[in-house]
Amino acid sequence: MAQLQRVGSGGQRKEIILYAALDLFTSKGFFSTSVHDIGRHAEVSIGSIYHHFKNKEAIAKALYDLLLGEMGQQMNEIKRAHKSVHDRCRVIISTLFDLTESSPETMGFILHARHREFLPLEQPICSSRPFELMMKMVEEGIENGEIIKLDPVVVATSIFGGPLRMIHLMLDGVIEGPLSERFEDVWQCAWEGVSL
Amino acid sequence: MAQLQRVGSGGQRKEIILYAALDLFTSKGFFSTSVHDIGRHAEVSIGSIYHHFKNKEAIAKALYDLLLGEMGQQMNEIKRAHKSVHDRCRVIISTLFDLTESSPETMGFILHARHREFLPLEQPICSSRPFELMMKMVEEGIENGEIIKLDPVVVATSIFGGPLRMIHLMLDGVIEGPLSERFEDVWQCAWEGVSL
DNA sequence: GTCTATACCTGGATAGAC
DNA sequence: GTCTATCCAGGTATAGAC
Repeated sequence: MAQLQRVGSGGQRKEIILYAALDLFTSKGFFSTSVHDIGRHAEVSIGSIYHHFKNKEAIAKALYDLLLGEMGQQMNEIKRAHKSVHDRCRVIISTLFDLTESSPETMGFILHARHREFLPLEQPICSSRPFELMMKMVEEGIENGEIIKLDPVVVATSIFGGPLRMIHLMLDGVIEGPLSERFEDVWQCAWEGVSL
Repeated sequence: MAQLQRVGSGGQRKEIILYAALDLFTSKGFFSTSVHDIGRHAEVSIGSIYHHFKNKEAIAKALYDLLLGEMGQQMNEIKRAHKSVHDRCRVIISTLFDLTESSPETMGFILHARHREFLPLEQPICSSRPFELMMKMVEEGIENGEIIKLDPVVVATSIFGGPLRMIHLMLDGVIEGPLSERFEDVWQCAWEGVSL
């Protein structure tokens, strides 16, 4: 994040604005963040912001696309690197845990930004590429007999629901200690429920 | 909801306002709902609203307390009616599924109202009575050997995480059909992961 | 591309009659 | 307790100089 602010060309003002917005959106919330706030935090004038983005909503949208795109890429890599559905899901969850700890703002924004409230036109996150990828994996696992033969939606929620809830608790400050400590147990419970 | 609007004494203006707010908050979101909107929707003047509530936030807070209180009561009843942790958790989830279908606004408000954004002073939902009750149950189950011996937080998220995610998908319109159809499978997966 | 200054308006909240 | 009328702050977005 910080390393994006290298001076020089001044070409990446857009990124600076974006990451300032991310900070504020996740700490104060979208509606309690004014464009003036973003300008101050990014040390950029309002005029500049409106030069790069049509309006406040467009900032959120750009952020959303950026973050979800990155996540999608990561999941593709995971898919390439691992063959069994077991390993893929396991690594995905582990990666999500890591992301939550290394960049809670990112995770928070993606997860409970309440997209539908300030991105009304946006499909819910579940129609996004990462979500589709997860579903695809689960379906594969059902076909090849690795996973219990049930409605894929049920299976997917069973595998990822527990870990995601854990992440929520973490972001809300309900849990202390590092997530990674609990990873093995969480994964155990999640997988036990759907494996054959 | 509608039946609360019986005329006569005019004593329950407060409830009328509350449920009008609930409708709007869940459909348009807290920040996109103006107090004027609430007044129109409840067919009540602004002055009247401000007579009953200190400010807009107080409306949300009152709603939150009301709804969570009701839910807490329901869970207490479940606890009285069922003895094994297995049955208690099962019935709780089933009840949550029913509530989601009979009153999605209520469920939506409680679940992803993003309390922290418009109720900044409010503890996250996880510090609420219903959540505490769930944790208590899980702990009991661990003690009496009904449930796998792990960190109670891990167990709780494993049991309720999947079902809750399912409810989210439902509220976001990702799933069609009734939740109740999927209940048995969802429950199966959730319990399988933590039972001994 | 970036800045400052400003127009404009929505919406939260109050005053005061009834 | 309920209403109407009004005030006023804050915030989005634009204009126009540099």
